[in-house]
Amino acid sequence: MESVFDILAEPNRRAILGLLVSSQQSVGDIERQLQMTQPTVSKHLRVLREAGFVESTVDAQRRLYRLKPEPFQQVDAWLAPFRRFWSAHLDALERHLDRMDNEKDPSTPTKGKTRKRR
Amino acid sequence: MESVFDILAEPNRRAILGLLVSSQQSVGDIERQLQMTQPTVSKHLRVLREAGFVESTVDAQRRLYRLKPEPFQQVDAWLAPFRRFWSAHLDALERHLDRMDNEKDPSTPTKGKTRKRR
DNA sequence: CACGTATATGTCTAATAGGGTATATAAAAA
DNA sequence: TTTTTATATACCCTATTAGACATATACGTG
Repeated sequence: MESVFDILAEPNRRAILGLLVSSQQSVGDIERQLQMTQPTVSKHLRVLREAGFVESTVDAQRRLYRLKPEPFQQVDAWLAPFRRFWSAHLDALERHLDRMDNEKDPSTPTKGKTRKRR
Repeated sequence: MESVFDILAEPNRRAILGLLVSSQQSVGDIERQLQMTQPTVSKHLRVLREAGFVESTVDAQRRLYRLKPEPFQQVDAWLAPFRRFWSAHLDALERHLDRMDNEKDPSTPTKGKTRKRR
């Protein structure tokens, strides 16, 4: 259970994170919404907490869990080099689509950038 | 081994992907650079191929492996909602830093946006 | 054809993780 | 103080997975 990816590999954990993105939740809240047993929720929360994905505060008997940003940023950082790679692919796709457009209407010059970029 | 995250959970597989981001590589190339046994490399490549992370072409006895973009885009898409969340946190951090600046020089009005956005 | 090279696959094993049930802890409510 | 509510943890069991080693397959070369 080293990397952030190990943590995210577990579907229930991803589900929990998905819940927490809207607002903080107690263990019981999560338990009900995801239909998991309470010990299972607690265990996953423990893993998430130790990996820095979530933190908790005490509210009487409840613990309120909320997201922490760092590990997500790690994933994003890991993705960066590949993002460069795949946007190259998207550009190729665009050029391909442009070419198809031009084949339908050959009068249009192939000056590029006819499609809008994101 | 359902989701893209299961695939990425394995460190050797991430290493392989890291190699392939620069250019395509044969199994032997990967084996040498990562110091893994050949069967191990082949098995991980199989997993990666079946998950759509890589594809291969035949070059005599060699197989050349290269990246495919789709699964990376999936990860990026999964990250999107959380990205909104963590950029909110970055904004909060910025506000905090601005406030610290202002405490050093209280004459500066707290009109915000004194730091440049990315 | 025999041999070397490159890759894939099969088998076995050890390690690990996740779920279930029971139980411990702690705080609120009666 | 007893009981109830909320959460954490311990223990056991099972399934999955990665790696090592052996072997199969396929192509090229002498």
